Amino acid sequence: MTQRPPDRFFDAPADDVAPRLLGATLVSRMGGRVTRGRIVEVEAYLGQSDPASHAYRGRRHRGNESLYGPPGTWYVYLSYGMHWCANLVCGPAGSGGAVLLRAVEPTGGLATMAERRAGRAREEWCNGPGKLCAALGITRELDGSRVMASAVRLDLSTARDGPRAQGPRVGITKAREWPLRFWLEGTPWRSRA
DNA sequence: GCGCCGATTGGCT
DNA sequence: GCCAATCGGCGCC
Repeated sequence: MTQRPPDRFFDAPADDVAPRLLGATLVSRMGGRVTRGRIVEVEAYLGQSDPASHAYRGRRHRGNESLYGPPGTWYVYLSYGMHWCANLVCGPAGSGGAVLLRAVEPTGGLATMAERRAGRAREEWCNGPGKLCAALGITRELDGSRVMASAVRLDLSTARDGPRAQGPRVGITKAREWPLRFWLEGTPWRSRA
């Protein structure tokens, strides 16, 4: 059974929501198959005021319409023309803030994930934003839907107050040094970068 | 209209 | 460690 986040959970700014998502479980029904992953690494993007955010250049950048949807909306975009990346829109509404999912620990539907990530070691299934979307079957079809009414839901009952760490974001050129990347301390499942 | 670059990944030097 | 793959937005001609 999936435990809903409190109604206003995503109304807070992305840098406040991001650490609270650590440990929560994603339950995906994409492609008609159930897969699960526990969130171990995320990054906050602050919206219009953040030079690295897709909201920084305004509303029509990179097909980012859903970034301006209500908090709790999925924003899924195509990176480098081949990999999907999944974000959850945060508050305040209309700010363009969001949390990027960077790595999850595979916890369910392992046979399906193994198929989708054929030939790769289990540690490589979900340890990157594009990789976890591939393993969970996430594509643009999810973009714009509300998280708790969508094919990929969130179970906060596994979130914990365990040791968390925080550091610079990766893979970007602007505002790279802002300490908006969060992960579960000691997890072997986080991304390489 | 054209060329460049990105919140990435995987294969090869 | 380096680099190609691949595509849409943006800047500039």
